[in-house]
Amino acid sequence: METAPQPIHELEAQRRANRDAAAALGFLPYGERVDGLMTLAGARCRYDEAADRAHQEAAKAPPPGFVDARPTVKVAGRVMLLRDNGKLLWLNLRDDTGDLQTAISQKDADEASFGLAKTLDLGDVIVVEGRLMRTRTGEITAWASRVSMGAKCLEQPPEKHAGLTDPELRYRRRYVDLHANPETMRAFHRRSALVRRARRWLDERGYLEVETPMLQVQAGGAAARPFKTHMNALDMTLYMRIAPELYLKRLLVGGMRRVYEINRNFRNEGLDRNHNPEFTMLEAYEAFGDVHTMMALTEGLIRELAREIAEEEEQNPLRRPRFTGGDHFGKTLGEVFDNHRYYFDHIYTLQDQFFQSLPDEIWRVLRHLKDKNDAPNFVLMNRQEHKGPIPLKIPFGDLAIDYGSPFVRAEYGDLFQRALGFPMTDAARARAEAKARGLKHEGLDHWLIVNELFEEVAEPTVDPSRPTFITGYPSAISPLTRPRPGDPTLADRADLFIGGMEIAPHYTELNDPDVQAAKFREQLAGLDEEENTFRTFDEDFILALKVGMPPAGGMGLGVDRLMMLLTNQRTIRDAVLFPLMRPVE
RNA sequence: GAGGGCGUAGCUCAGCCCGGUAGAGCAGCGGACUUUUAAUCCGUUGGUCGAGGGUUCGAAUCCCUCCGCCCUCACCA
Repeated sequence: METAPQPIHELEAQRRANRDAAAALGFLPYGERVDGLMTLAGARCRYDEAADRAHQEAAKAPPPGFVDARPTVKVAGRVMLLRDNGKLLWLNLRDDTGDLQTAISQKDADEASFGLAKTLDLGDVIVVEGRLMRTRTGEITAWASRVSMGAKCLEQPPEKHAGLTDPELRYRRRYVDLHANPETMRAFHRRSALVRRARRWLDERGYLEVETPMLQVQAGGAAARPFKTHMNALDMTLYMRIAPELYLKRLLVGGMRRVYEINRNFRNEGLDRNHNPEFTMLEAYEAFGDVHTMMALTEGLIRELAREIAEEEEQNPLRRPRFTGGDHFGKTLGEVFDNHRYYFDHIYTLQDQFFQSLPDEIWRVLRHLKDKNDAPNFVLMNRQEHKGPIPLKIPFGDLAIDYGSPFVRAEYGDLFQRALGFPMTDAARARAEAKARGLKHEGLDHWLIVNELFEEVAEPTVDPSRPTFITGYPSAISPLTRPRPGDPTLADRADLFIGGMEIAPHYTELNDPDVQAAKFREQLAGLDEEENTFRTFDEDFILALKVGMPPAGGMGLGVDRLMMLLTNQRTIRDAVLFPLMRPVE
């Protein structure tokens, strides 16, 4: 369907006129390939104080044969602020590493560049080449010699102080949110860094990253309602996966000892601050491990990720001062800095306060490297050895969550007894209690009633600021978990709760094909008609178990929720780049 | 699914209680300015008040329906 041409808004018309003006000066309004660009943060850190001072002295009384040694930079960024002083324009550029001020002077820029500068609008993406200097007020500035277009912006950007605050617009137009609100950019950079760290953590421990089907003939491995779709070629119904579990276990049967997958699951359920219909899950399985192996793995991983975050905070004793300058030779620098007790990791944005507080020792090494290569563009940080208990608290809303202390372990049955005042095996009292509290109980199995009570009464007694493993779930509600040898009513399953959210279940996996088949049948027997349409007996999985799956531990970590916790976002929509929204019109 | 709140200029918001033809800041437009940084100074444009209906001489404002978003609760292995 052809969209009727909309009348062009006055503000857009003015920008189109400015675009034409730029084109008339010979510029491509939508730019072209540019080599040798550096990031704004990378450019900023190349500022050379001595060269700048020498240049200033020379301006008063030029010594014979003076050579301007101020570094030249070539950068690209979006114009966030623009102050036009007539013959001198000040622009604040932004990219995803930070901001950099640029000055375009009629005297020092070429004529076309200055002409172009006069056509610029807020929001335009431009390329600037110039010398690095510091202004009277101390701002590091790229003093332009040449300017060209990256991309004309035909839309009015958000207000310059308040930014884009309307949550609906932030989610619907994330591309505006990302450049208008640096905090958003920072949160998603962090998410990326944390996922990268998680992968490395698992890789270092011998886990193999795999990809298993997202389109499945039957949606197994969890009990959620799936999204249904149709495949034309084979004229068959397919389901978007609700969990990768049954495929990852098939890989254990195949002989992979340690596997993990970080990928999307889809659940056709409600959406709220903790649920998006598609969400990222990290599932890991380890042959010859059990629930305890996996709990240790998760605890170690989450603590490491928390440390990553905490180290960015200046107040934390674990913080690593960091500075930028040369992403392409990071490894070499890593070696150099390891020898100097400094630890090289990923690329981080330069922070002024860190930069200025760097010890001389680092500066010496930096200067040395700078002599060897004129274009440093790396990020470094030092990791101080820390003795004693790790103070590692990360804010989440009103809470300060303690990731440094050992995670709490609490038995499901003990929590139940403490909160309810009677043992969970007491069926009569459980039913009476559920009825008294107005909970679902009619026609429910004893263990389902117990779980209703548990979630209502016992779960809230867990301290949300202390990550807690709840262990020993009833076997009846854990169909893929091995029952405890000493007490088959309980399963070797542990759910990790942080900040009141369920973050990750852990299991000693059920690998007896007969017991598994019986549990499937039992589960299917209790289904209503609607559920029966998408929940079926997975024959092939049982067949796989009959080939022999080694004993194993497994876990599934909700990545989005973990990101919420570590980046202090109260809703999953702030942890996901493009959360699902109802379409407008 | 239930309850509550919100929707006014490109953006951030006032006006709504108590009805009288629409306001501010930023941005935009014209002008001045070569060290500004929320630049400043002078002048100025801009709105189907989410959509539809009702009450009224008259509705951004009161009432109803619908749409979108947010919050709380419910549902959710």
